[in-house]
Amino acid sequence: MNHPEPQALAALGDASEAGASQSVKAQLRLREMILAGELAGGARIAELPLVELLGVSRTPIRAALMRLEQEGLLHRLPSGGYAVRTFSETDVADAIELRGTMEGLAARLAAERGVEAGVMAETVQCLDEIDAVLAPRSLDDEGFSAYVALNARFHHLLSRMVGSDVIVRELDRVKGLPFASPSAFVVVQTHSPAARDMLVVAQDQHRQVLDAIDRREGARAEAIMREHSRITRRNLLAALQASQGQGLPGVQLIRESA
Amino acid sequence: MNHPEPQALAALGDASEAGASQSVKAQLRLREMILAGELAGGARIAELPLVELLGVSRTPIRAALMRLEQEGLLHRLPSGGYAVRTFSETDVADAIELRGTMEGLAARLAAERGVEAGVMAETVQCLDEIDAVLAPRSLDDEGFSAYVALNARFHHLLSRMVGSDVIVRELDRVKGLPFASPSAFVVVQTHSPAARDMLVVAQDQHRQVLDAIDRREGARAEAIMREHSRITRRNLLAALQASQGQGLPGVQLIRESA
DNA sequence: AGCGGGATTTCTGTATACATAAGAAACACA
DNA sequence: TGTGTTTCTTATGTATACAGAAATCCCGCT
Repeated sequence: MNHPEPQALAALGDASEAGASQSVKAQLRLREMILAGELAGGARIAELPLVELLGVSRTPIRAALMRLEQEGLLHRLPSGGYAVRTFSETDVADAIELRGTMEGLAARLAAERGVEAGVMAETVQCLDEIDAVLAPRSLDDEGFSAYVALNARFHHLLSRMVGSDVIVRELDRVKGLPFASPSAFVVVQTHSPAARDMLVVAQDQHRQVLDAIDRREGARAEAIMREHSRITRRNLLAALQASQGQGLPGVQLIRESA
Repeated sequence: MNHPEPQALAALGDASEAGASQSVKAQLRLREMILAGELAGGARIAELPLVELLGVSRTPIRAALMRLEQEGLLHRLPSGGYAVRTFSETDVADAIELRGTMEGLAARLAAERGVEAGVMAETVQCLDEIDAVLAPRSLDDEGFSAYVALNARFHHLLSRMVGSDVIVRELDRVKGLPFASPSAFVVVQTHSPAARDMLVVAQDQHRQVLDAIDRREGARAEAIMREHSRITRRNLLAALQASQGQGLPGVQLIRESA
């Protein structure tokens, strides 16, 4: 950077990955702020305030805003500039349905074409680790965190099974849509006895889809992944109706209107 | 712009939409150049040469490159900068399959939820216009162009039937992937007697999917759209095997390796 | 008091300057 | 002659300056 100032990066929470570029830092911090509700849904985002807030110049901020627009968290205003995007419940449900459909496609293609041995081995190990996490009768926060990480890993491996960069790329993109991630709303009902049971059901679907892929049963694999995504949908409805997800990142982006 | 110079925009072909911003102009022109093969597949894209080539400064060029990366035509190099992306035949086939799957989802959701009357009326009119285009026994270039435009309109209307911005947005994105567009490869076999027949088949599928949506037959609507996308796949294979598509925009981005 | 118009302020889009890091080329050495 | 090293060029990332365009605000008018 031009100025030798160590800089007002103290404003950055923990998102300040040391080696990252200013653009990436700004992107991470902005996403964090949006999901945390520090920037109200629908509100216009001006660049200048972000300059002093993030301690970087307009150029990397501009880049970060463009990326966040592509990511779906912002939308361009007709007059220029960006605003925080809001989502109807239908939008969220559709995003989840879309993710399920695409994962169904991935599972079917993997079944039809066969899976490279290395990826398959990784996946089996991933599922074994999930089993280990679910072994105790009840889960603490740490257990849920571990599940979330392993679950994300499984879903990523599933897209990799197809061996197509296009599939991985587009699926990753849809999973980046707010709430459409496979692990979205997993933590909603933590500490409830039903919470672990839901994960057990999900894990069984993981096992079954892998079995279907292994047996080259494409239609079955596809159907399982579609149904699997509906767990996320159920969790979503539970989170919204009970207003339990107050602390959940991004809930305030869901607007009431249909 | 800062400089009052009317500028070296003469270099721009016809892509110079008068009112467009410099960023958009650069984006259009760059996409054109990539698809026309003026920038070799895999080649690194430097910004400075583009400054004098496009007659705009680095800032809008940078914005255009970022957008084209999100669009899927470029990929970031680990060391920074961009390179023209190349696609395997599998990538292209997968992109088409993905598009068909997503359009199948859109058709199913439209059938399940019902379609707003205005959109439905527009769609019917669109199909009527396609019928009119296909009426003559053989089609000239103008007829094919008209079909391509109307076909794109139909597919856009199909995504709008769901009434979900998320679906429209993501589907538009996938259709932006090279070769995945519904009209990709339509023109391959122009002037061949079989060319019109293929469009007739496609138009019949258009009619049938609309009928299925109207009757609330979701599964049927979905199946038709999936099969419909396979026409594009067939055209792709024909274009590649016969090397007929020499003039087609973007073919040189398809690399030989699996 | 409500509304329209003009001035002012602020914002975005664009151009450009600078610094660091990557890449290339030239050179020395084995 | 091939390879390792050093220097130099060039490209990218970032900061900043400037101009046109919104948006806002204030004032005058009805």
